[in-house]
Amino acid sequence: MRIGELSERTGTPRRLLRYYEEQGLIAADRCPNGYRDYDERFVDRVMQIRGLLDAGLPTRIIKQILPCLDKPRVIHFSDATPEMIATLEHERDRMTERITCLVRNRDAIAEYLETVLRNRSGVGCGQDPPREGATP
Amino acid sequence: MRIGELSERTGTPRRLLRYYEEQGLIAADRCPNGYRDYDERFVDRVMQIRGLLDAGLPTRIIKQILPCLDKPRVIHFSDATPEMIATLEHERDRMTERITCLVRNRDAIAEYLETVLRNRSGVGCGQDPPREGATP
DNA sequence: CTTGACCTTCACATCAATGTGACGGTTCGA
DNA sequence: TCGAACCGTCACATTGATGTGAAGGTCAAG
Repeated sequence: MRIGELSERTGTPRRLLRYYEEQGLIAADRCPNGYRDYDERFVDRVMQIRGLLDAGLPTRIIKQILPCLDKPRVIHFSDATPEMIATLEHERDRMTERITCLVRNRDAIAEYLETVLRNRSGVGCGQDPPREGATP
Repeated sequence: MRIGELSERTGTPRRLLRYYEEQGLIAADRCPNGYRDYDERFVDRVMQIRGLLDAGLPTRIIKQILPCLDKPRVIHFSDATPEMIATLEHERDRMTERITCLVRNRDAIAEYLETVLRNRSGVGCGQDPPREGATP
């Protein structure tokens, strides 16, 4: 498929698909006329990239870890340099931190929402913290 | 405490503490001489802000949701406008998406690392996927 | 053959989060 | 009273992910 279709199917501006290529995240091959030519796998690939970007990883890092995440788990031991291992471990730990932080804050938001929504209709708009067992 | 101490205790450049204030995320009061004066609670506050930023939330959103996350759960119903509720629900869902994406990718990295590290010493540097039960 | 919808590259603009430095005031100990 | 180590504001630079538009090639349909 060409860039327009990939753009539609992934909800990603063409500009960014070219940018990801420029950053070495994806490598499309070219039709004789110079147009980029993507195959099906790029749909998932791009979604994954977007997810990682949205999760806060920079393209520099994504480029490094993407090959390790490929589906047919082929271990390229040539990639497994000590630096690479260190990078991966570091990134894994950072992601774990991020996850716990996100979970904690999301749960706080969810809890807040529940409280607010529960008291929404029925109880007047007071300032009080929620009182269990009131208004029987 | 003054900005320098807060900076040290949170590992955050002074510049950024001032930036967060400018963005309305924290509000320090001032000593007679104009210096910012922070109390203990700002340490946690700043850490939380950094965590949220690192998790990919923009200051604009953090500013909105921070008041809902305060420890003594005081519900300010005046803040609970329909738009606010919608924002919070939206953000909660985005965070959930981010979390699942992060978890998936972190687990992939972890799995890769395990595989590589398990085969690291003992088996020669082949290209093969890991074979269970080999080298008895 | 022309038109419109694609595609290309190039380049400059923007936005948020940060870095950096200039310039000046405050506090405190030697 | 001087200098070091703080603090303040202001303002410009940078970086990464994007937006946007210009100038031009390709191709299928009318």
